[in-house]
Amino acid sequence: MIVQVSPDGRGTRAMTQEQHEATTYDVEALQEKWRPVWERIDPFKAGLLGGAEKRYALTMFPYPSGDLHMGHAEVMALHDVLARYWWQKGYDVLNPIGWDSFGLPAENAAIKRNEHPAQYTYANIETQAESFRRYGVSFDWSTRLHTSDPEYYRWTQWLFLKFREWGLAYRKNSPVNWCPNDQTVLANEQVLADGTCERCGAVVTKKELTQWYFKITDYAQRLLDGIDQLEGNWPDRVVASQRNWIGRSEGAHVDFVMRLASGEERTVTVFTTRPDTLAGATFMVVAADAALAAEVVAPAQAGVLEAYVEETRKASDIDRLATDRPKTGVDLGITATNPLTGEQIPVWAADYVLADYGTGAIMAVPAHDQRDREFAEKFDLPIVPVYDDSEDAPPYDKAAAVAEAIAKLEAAGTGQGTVNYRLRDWLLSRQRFWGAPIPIIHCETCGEVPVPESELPVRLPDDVKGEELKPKGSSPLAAIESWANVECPQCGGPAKRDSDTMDTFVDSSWYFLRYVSPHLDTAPFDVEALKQWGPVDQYVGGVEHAVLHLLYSRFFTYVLHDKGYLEFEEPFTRLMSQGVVINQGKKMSKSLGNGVNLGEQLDEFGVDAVRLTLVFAGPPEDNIDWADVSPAGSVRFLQRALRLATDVTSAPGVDAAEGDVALRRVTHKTLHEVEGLMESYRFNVVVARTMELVNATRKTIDSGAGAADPAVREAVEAVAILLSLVAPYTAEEMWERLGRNPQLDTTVARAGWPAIDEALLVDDTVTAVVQVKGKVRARLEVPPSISEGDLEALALAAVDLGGEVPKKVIVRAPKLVNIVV
RNA sequence: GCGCUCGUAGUCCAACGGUAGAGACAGCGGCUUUAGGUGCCGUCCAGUGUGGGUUCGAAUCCCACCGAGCGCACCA
Repeated sequence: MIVQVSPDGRGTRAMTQEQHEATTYDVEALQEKWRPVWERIDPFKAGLLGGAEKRYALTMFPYPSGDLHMGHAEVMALHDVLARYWWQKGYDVLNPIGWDSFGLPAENAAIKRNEHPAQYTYANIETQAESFRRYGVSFDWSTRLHTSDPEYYRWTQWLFLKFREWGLAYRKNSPVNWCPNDQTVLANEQVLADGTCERCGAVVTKKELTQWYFKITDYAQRLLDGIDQLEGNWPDRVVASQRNWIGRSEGAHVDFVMRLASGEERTVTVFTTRPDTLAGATFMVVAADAALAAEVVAPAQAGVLEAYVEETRKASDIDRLATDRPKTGVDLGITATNPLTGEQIPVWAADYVLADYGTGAIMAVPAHDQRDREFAEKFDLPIVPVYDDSEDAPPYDKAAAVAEAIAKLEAAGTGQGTVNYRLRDWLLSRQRFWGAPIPIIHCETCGEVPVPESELPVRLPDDVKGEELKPKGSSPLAAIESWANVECPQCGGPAKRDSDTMDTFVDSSWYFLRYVSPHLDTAPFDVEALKQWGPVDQYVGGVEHAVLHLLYSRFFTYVLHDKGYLEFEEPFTRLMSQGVVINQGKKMSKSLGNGVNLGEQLDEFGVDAVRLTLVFAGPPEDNIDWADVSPAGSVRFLQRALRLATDVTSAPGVDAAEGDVALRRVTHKTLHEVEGLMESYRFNVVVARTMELVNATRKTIDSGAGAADPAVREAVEAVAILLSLVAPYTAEEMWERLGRNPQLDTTVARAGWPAIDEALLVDDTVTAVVQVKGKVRARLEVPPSISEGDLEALALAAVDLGGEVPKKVIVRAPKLVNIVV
């Protein structure tokens, strides 16, 4: 059933009932009608409005796993509201799209189906691209990139080599997180708080391996300081997460001299945030699994330590999660000197001290630290208070005491003030196939040799499939001899390629820079173009990347800034983290059987209604419970809006100034208010205001000035433009029915934001509220320009104070008077 | 334990420190309709989690508590 426009263009009022019913719109037909038109006129190319102020709108690029789902639909709907608004406001908008197309699922699928990961990947990309086009997102398709294209990962490799050149990428042997299921190492950021793999949920273990790292710790302070300028522009919880993750803590390094069983002395530095309590340090604790413990242990205790380490290693993954676990540890059989008191204190090893935080050793102050106290009580170690911290004691000025203690340590040469971070370097090697190969060649003679720039990219072999991709504890690439064996670029001797690939977060740490010049083949990005387009003005994406992707991208941007490639330090000026779509109070999942299929929703209600529902459901950052919203209600609203366009009988270009003033006021006020709402992301309220305008227009047509009134045309055109942000198909159809797009060669999406007439934003009269002691007693209709004195006089005359004398009168002309008696 | 966010009609949500209700869902009643799961009109429902404080005036600002969600966590 196709929407009918009455042949004489006079609208539905003249129609019979049957004809009226026929105006029920067929969403499928609308979509099929307009999509080809948009594809033909390509209205969203960046640079179309060269010279206008730029806006860079970015949405986190998708991973190509199957088709789009409700989550994608939500982000894209929210993101597109803003991008389309910017177009309407006359900005030159860059709204790019690409795919984060390296990653494990494609590799696992390839093993299962006996094919190459590229097959699965690129097939899914095509499916998703088609869905995005149907969904009507205002992307500039000419920007399209895929991180798994050699043209892209060539530059990922190039950047890796640059980072190495700059001393920001290095290789070290260290215990790393190992996912036994995915058969690869993981970054700290990819291990969840419960010790499981962020991807697959398997319990992560530790493994000693030589791996590549990015030296993100060099940027810990910069990344922390930069957060200040994001505050207010990024969601609080993301800001808080990043601060937590970087985990700055101030304190001091204090040197303790250990006396080993051999009589040898060894200086061990500890980190403490409480150097003021040094006098109460009655023992030391070394992380049991740190090399230091084994090095200093007295021979008599070595066996006990070894057994303890073995035991804790077994239990660690499950038990470390329990914070109320009883303290365990072993005496190392040696002592150290407390540098302040000169006392000999025992040295223990325990698993409550972490090998990779601080220096892996602590001074224990049981009187003022809960954990140390538990340990001391269990093993009967002395507890010596440094100050009285009981309730009725005089307050203890901790900050001053700490500062004083640091000064003393520095004077004595036994320590100094320092800052410690929780952040660790970023482990980027992965023992998997479907990623950017690390462009390093290992030569027996020359060692690590970078692949010469002219030989980039180091391509993945494209003739392997299925079983050959199976992880074997080392990268599948290592087993492909024709690929792995090469000549050393330096000495020409036999050498092997580094067979690991890069964490896919490396790919996504710079893609937003590539978008300004996606086809450039002489550099990763066009420095000049980025001066024009960068940084991203608005980034929209899931809060699951609060730390990972957003921290890594910030790191890359800081580095590239420092090296002169970028003018800006922070990549994403504003960030919006949308909520998730849930159903019946729970996360959608197969096991719960509460999944909502996006395709089915689109088939049933249409693209516009689904988009409208998602935008209208609530504030963007709130979760949307699909059981609480009504796509059917959205369909009804869109029908009402569309019918308005059919009803309009005046000709395009008619002078609105001749029209009904009451409706004109609603129109102009709505447009004005929407501008403010857009600025603060209140997209749900934008929809509500549009609904009000539709309702007001309906009333004017049916029981007011009538369909021929020029103000009605003005209002309906405004509705079409407002709806073009959320419901592009319906808006476009309205525009055509309004006679504004007769050749089907333009789009309402680029019609431009209507000029707002300031004079129409003020009413003839406003309602002034008269309060007595804050309670409403009367309402007055007054001109908006009324003076405070006049309003006060009117107010005093309007209420009966029962003989009481006004003590004070607060006047806020023209809206309010409060009389205090 | 530390930190962040949020508690408003049956539900989802609005309300520059100034009339608690904009919009919607569900319900109810009418009109339209052969009928209705369409359309139109009307209507019920909260005093803002609790207790203090600031203010002429608090849903809004401050403090405490209760509840929910999230981040970090034997991090020294």
